[in-house]
Amino acid sequence: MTLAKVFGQVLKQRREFLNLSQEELAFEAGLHRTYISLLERGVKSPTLNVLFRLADALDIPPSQFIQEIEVQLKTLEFYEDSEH
Amino acid sequence: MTLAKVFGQVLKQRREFLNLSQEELAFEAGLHRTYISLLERGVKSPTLNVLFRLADALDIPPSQFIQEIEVQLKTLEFYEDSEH
DNA sequence: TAGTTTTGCATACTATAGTCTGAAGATTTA
DNA sequence: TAAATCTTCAGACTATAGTATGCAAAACTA
Repeated sequence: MTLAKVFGQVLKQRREFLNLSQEELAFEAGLHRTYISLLERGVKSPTLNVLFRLADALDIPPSQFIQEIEVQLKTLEFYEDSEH
Repeated sequence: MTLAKVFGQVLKQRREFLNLSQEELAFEAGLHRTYISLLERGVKSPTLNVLFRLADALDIPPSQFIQEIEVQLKTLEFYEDSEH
């Protein structure tokens, strides 16, 4: 599991929680529709600027966004190389 | 003051606190010497991957790194468009 | 103040982030 | 089940992240 994929999961989860479409989020953050899709699937990885713009659009502090990624990475770390 | 510049300030401050040269930090993070210089001067902006690698090399959680940037941005926001 | 280490900077280059269009697939809702 | 909305995907493109080399300037140190 790559960092980009974990980022994508957290992004998608937060977007859906707010009932936003990828296009609406893209508009709010000043990004392109298809790029949100690429991010959520972990195909591409964001820059610092994009991180801050997305966090702003998702109404969450960038640091909290990152922290959720850390938590997710830690739990994955715990299970990696195991059967579960 | 751009986001990249604030990032650069926080990066440099933390690096100097640990008494690391740019070259030593670059080695630890698996990045190039001159790129650290570019980051610290705010010429370039890091990706998510680089943020995590730098935070790891600087022995600080990525989320805390980001939080310091937020704090710095908030204080700048307070003084922006004023004389001080 | 000479020597050593560190940083800034110019230039050229490679890799990847981010845009844009359009169309096909999938999901929701009427 | 038809239509409307949403997402995926492909391909071509532009912008910028990140590497690499070398040298000059600046900052430490003896």
